[in-house]
This record gives sequence, structure tokens and C-alpha cells, in this order.
Amino acid sequence: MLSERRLEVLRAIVQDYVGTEEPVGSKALTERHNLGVSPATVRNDMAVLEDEGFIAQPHTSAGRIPTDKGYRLFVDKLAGVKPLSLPERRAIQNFMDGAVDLDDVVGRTVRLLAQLTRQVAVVQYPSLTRSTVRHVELLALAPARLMLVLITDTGRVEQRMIDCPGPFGETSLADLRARLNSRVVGRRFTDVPQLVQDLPESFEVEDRGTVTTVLATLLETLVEETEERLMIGGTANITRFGHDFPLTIRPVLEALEEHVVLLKLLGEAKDSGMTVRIGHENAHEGLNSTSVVAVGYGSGDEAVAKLGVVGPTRMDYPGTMGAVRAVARYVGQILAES
Amino acid sequence: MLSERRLEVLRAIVQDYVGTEEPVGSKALTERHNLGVSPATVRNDMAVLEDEGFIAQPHTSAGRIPTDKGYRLFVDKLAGVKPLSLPERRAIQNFMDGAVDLDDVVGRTVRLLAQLTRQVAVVQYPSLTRSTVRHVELLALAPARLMLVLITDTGRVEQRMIDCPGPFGETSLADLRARLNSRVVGRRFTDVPQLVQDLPESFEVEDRGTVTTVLATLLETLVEETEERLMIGGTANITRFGHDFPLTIRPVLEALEEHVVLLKLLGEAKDSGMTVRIGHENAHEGLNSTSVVAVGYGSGDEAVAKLGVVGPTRMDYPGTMGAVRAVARYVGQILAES
DNA sequence: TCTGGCACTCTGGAGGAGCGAGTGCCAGTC
DNA sequence: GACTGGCACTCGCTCCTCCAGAGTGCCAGA
Repeated sequence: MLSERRLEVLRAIVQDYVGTEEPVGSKALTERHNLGVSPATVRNDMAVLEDEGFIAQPHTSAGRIPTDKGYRLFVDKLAGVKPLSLPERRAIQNFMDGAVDLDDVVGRTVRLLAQLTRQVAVVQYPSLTRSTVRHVELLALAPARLMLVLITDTGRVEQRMIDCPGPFGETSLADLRARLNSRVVGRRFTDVPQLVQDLPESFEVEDRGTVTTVLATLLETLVEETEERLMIGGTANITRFGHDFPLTIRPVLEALEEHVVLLKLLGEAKDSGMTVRIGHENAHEGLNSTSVVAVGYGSGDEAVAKLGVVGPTRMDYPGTMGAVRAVARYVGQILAES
Repeated sequence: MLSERRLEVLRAIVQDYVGTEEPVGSKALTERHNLGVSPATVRNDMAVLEDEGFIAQPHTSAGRIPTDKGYRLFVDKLAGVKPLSLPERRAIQNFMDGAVDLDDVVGRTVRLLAQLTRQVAVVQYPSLTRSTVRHVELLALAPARLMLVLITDTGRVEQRMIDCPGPFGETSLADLRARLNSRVVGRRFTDVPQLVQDLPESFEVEDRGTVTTVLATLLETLVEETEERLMIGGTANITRFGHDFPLTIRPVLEALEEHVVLLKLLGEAKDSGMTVRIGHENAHEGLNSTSVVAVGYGSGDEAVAKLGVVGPTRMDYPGTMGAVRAVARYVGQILAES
């Protein structure tokens, strides 16, 4: 186990390195922090920290920089979450309050998060897996062509065209609409399949084909829509990731374009509490030199989706975590209100 | 006016520079192209071209590189549009044919274009200004809460919540729905306002408030939805823009994030035919070192939206133009079919 | 009008020196 | 035993110089 002071030295190294982006030496450390010991002592501590793998030297005769393991320790034990200042909170609220619909909420969130952290922001759309159905509507566009509109409690609306096997009367349509709604409104997506299972049977034989088709489409929509979508923003901030970035920028940009990768990334984050993945902890290679801070957000107690930022491993973890947490809370609040 | 050979020299310079990314000298030029004259002659020609502002020297004793003006001449007079090869065309068709809905079409297009040109692709969603209404639906979610669903002929669906000033009966709702549809279905967005103008008058006094609210929301939706949206892809390709890119990459990324800027950019492009904006011809500063190739696409004769790519000024113009044109055609085709 | 020749310019890379920050180790002190 | 000051050593960085090579402009001649 590392002594109190050694941890303090590690903390100082992380802080300085994050600030300056330059390897930090023993002398500079003692000058900038009140460690109460001489550079020589710090050097000994550093040697120990290096043996343990928390810091490394880019080359002999250079200062030390934290390793992924070092950042990990820093995040877990040495750093708290830095709460945002009151003005910052106010700004968030002002910025978010103008949102008019779901797309707008997500769009604003992503911009806000990018600005606040000066990193790349990733916001997942509220997932529909835990959502409930608010309304199902069926419209006849043509005698044998229907449109299915699904409205969820998170305010998302999905529509699907349906080509019916045969003509479907207005009465049957109204009937189906009514029965469908009485069964599924307020229910969770996952419960819908069994709730509508026996519906075709209660219809006239000639209408059953259409009813079955409609139900199939509905279920399909439910499944497809539980596929996650997300929005990213602040891509221009990757230029801040480090001066050596020309090498690393490409894979990062590529990873950011692959929404599937990002969704997986967010999916791996814990449902509650904040998840920080540092450097090589990220499964995706392109993100091996970045850290991801993610957190769930939701309208109630349950997280309906996740959001986070992607930044350089040498990021200001307390500040970033604070911003991410604060934004998640406000979004949750907004979502709960609407 | 420049002589035939001088134009040939310019063409050779552009081609070589695009290929190698290095300033091209007189000797290398004569070796690689059959100009039939000696380096000395080429030097004289180059001096003239430089005087005219078509090429420039990064520094004395280096080769020449084309200026924006040089590229302009190249594009206008010296280069054609390089048609895609048959396999390429097939690949496009295969890639696009799997598209299931509008979002998918646009998404595929953007990816395709990015891959084909290895540059950043920008695709505008089909504009609704020229669209017509396919159907308007009204649903009662609660006694005084309606949902308006607007379906357009391009397959886009928009919905809006409406809080009514007072309760609105099922009969009145059906009535409004029917009358609204009989008036606007098949009509252009721009015509809708005057078509529904006198609608409130024909309703009972107690319902007029709600009817007015609904109409207001409808018109608002029409206006808002004619605001353009777009999708971009292939951002990772900016790393290809040049080896000096660390300087220029940032403003480009920022410009790409500002969809408003991009929409303006596309908006400035000609409605028919291809538009190429080179370097400083782009109004937006961040894009001063890039070129934009844009073209309109549409389901019929009219262009409903535009698409294009953003690349380095030293891009393969004929190839890029060929790819952009081909993709636009296929998208138009797909749109016409659906 | 084109060509070959020639002197000149300038960049980019190689090689080398000196600086300075930083280290590891060791002997001495509290 | 923990901490400190001192000291020799390492090594990247910057600056300099030098050189080669590519490219130019100009001129006289075909």
C-alpha cells in the first residue's frame, strides 16, 4: 500500500501534467505544491510510483507522466467530483430551458456538454426499452395502405407504412385502433407482444390478415426503435487532445463516426453512478488514448439512456465528471417535466 | 489569352500536384508529360502562368503549386467530369438499393459519398418547400391535448403536441380532420396557409379557439420543417486534407459542426448543374483552404435538395465531380421510386 | 520561338555542440 | 529509519553550420 504522501505526489503529478501537458519533474513539483519535503524525497517516491506502474518516463532524463493506471487511482481515490459553480448551473438551466422537443433537448445537451468540457460530447437518445406506449394510431392512406404511428412516453414518435393483404374497412380500422390502444397504452414495450397476441382471433376472418400484418409491423417497430441512436458534438475539440494529435486524431474520428462503437461504449457504462474508462480500458483501439466519462440519465429514478464525453486521457477528471453529472441531472429533469 | 501549351502546362501542374502534394518543377514536368518542349520552355511558360496568378511558388527555388485561380481555370476549361467505372456504378447501386426509409437513404448516401471520394460528404435532406401534403392526422391524447401528425410526399413524418384552449369533442375532431385533409392533401406547403385560412369560421364558436390553435401549429410545422436538415459523414477524412493540416483542421471541423454554415454553402450552389467552390471562393473563412463540390438532386426534374463533398483544394476534381454526380443521380432515382 | 547552359537561391536534412531539466545514488543528518 | 543535499550522469531539445539537390531566371545562340 502506498503511503499518504506518495498518493499526494501522484495527485500533484496528475494535476500538473493535466495543466501543463508536460512531463513533471521532482523539483517543479516541490515548488508548486506544499509537500513539505525536498525534491530528493519526491524522487524516491516517484521511483516507487514508477515501479508500481502509476507513472512513467517518456524517456530517461525527462519528468514523469501518469499512466492509465495512475489516472485510474487518481479518479478512484484521489479526486472527487468538482461541482459546478452557481453561474455555470444557471447557464445550463437557461440553455436547456428553451428546448422544444426531444431532438432539441438532445441537440442542446450535446452542445452544452461539448462547450462545458471542451471535449467531444456524446448523448444517447432516451432508450425505448423501458418506455411505455402512449398512443398507437392507425390511418388509412389508401384502401389497402395504412400508416402506423407510435407515440411513446418519452415523446418519441415513429411511423411505418403498411401494405395490407386486402382492403380494410373504416369500421374495422376504428375497431382495431380502439382495441389496440386499450391493450397497450401505458404498457412497456417488452410487454406488448403478449398483450396483443390473441388480437387477430377476435376479428372477422377476412380482416385477420391485415390485423396480423399491422401487429407484426408494430412489434417490428418496437424492436427496431429500441435500437439506440445518439448524437455527438464538439468534434472540433479533438484538436485539443494533445499536440501530438496528428497521429491519434484519425482513429478517434473514425471511432466517433461509428455510432455502433459509441453505443457499445455507453452501453458498457454502469447504469447508475458515473463510469470512467481510461485509455486502454476502452475496448475500441481507436480510443486507447482517450478517456470516456459516461453517466446514465433519466426522467425518473431509472436511467433511460446515457451521455458522456470523450476526451484525452490527460483531462481534468473532477471538472469533467462534475459537468457530465450536472448536465445529466438537468436533462433528466427536463425529460421528467415534459 | 493563354496559348494552348501553357494551358497544357497548367493542367500538368495541377495533375501532378494533386497526385504528389509536392510543388512541381519544370524538369519533373517534362519528364512525366509529353509536352514536346524542354524544361527551359516550360519555365518560361510557368513564369507567365505565375504572372497571371494561376500558379505560385511557396518559396523561391521551389516548384510551383496551383492557386485557387489556377484550380478554377482547370475546373472550368481543362478538366471534364470523370465518369465512374462500371464496377463503381454497380457498387453504388447495390449499396443504395437496401435503403428502407428516408433517413436510411440519406445515411447511406453520405457514407457512400465519403467512401467514394475519401472526403467529407454532406447531404441535405429533401427540402419540403416543394413538397406536398400527403395526409394530416389529428389524435386526441387527452380531452384537451391533441397530436398533429403531418405526412409528406417525400415520406417524412412530423408530429406536434397541441394543448387546446378547451375540450374538443370527438365529433368536432373528426370533422376538423376530414375538412383539413380535403383541403390540403396533395397541395404544396406554400399553398396551405391560404387554403385553411377561413376554416375556423365554419366551426361552432366554442371550437374555434382549438381549431385556430391547430391551424397555427400546422402552419408553424410547415414553416419549421422547410428549415433544412443535413447529414455529414467521412469526417475522419479531413486527416487526408494535407500534411500541414493541424493548422487548418480546426476551423474546418468547426465549420462542419455548424450545420447552418453548410446549409448556406449548399444553398449557394446552383440549382442545376454542378457547383465547385474553390478555396477562398467559399464565404466561410474556415473553409478557405477547402473546395466544395455540390450538386442538386431530386426525384423528378426539380432538385429537391443538394449534396456534395468538402475536400482539400488540391483534390481530384474530375474524379470527385464524377462521384458526386453519379451519387446524386442514384439518390434521385431511389427517391423517385419510393 | 525554343533550347542549352550557367550562376544563383533556397529548403531540407545531416551532423555536432551546448544547455538544462531531470534522474539515481550515496553519504550524512535529525 | 526517513529525509536531505550533493554530485555525476543521461539525454532530449535547440541552435548552428554545412552540404546536396532541386529549382529558378536569364542570356546567348539556333
